[in-house]
Amino acid sequence: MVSTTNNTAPLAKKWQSLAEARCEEEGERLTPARLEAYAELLSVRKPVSAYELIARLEKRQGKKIAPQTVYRHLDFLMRVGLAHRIESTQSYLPCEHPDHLHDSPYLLCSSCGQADEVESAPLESLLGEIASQRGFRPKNSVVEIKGICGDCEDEDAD
Amino acid sequence: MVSTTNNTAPLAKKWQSLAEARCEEEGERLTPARLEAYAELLSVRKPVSAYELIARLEKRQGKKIAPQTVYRHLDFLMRVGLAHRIESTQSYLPCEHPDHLHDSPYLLCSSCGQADEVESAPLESLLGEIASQRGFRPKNSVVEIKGICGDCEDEDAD
DNA sequence: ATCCTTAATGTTATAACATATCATTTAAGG
DNA sequence: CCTTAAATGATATGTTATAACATTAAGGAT
Repeated sequence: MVSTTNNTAPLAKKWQSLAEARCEEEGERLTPARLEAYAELLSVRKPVSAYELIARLEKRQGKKIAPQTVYRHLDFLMRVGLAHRIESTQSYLPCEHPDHLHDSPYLLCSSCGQADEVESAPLESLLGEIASQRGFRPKNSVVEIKGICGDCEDEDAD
Repeated sequence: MVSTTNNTAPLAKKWQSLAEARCEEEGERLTPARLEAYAELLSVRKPVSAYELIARLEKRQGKKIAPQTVYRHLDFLMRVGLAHRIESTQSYLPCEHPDHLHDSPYLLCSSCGQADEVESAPLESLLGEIASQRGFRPKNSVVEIKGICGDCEDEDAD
């Protein structure tokens, strides 16, 4: 018989190694609970709210999880660069390029909910420039472009 | 005797005219309650949470105000372009350039809390470019650069 | 002026998001 | 093994935001 509780979302070796590497780099510990939260986050295709993540973990693990627990795990994941938060929707998702700490711009589709993480050196430098022109020392930035993704645009064009 | 309740924050003619112009433009009505919310928002020097705004209005007007009320007024102000929301702190502030509808980048000082609204054509076009390169049709965007403003930097440099 | 319709407001309740605090357990290093 | 710091458990509460429905006010048509 296959147990349906106390399961962890399947986590490709690739991501597990990346997680270990990030923790090594940042001097943080990758505990089982943290790994489970990460695996669950990876198993979702869109940004999820903290409470959605709680519900998913509870369902998979068959036990109650306090909000604190998940918020702590999310804080950890963001701290080591394995997850990001979408500010305009208060939701969370795995980082798509977790090789180093960074903020990144997102394209957020209001039709399908997809979040597309973008890398743009010109944008990074322009943001830095805007700040320094105004005597402002930037620490980090939030860039969220909301609109309609190509796939949804195509679907509507019938 | 000067009444201390049922007062409205003093609102310069300039802003009142601007508010009227924006409502005209957008086909919306500028009611007394909406104007009071706007005046109160203008009287604060930093972004305020909805509940802070409620507290201020209650104090000034000497009566209870339901959250709905203020949220509706804030929605109205943002709809006509008289206010913006800071996503990363869930707070609200008057638009500094309310001549037309627009989103704008902010420089947010984590030391003093000041929010500096920035206009940058290069940024607008770069954001549009990033989106269209990826087949994404942008509708609006959030840009929030967090860091330390010049004034706070100077103070620390002693 | 009166009626009609829609927008705005009032009111109550509740949902959704997030953190404080303190007790307990776990794991890494001496 | 023992100490100590990090992580987790558990409970409570704070903060932000919306749902739903009743009532009032404003603007247009006749």
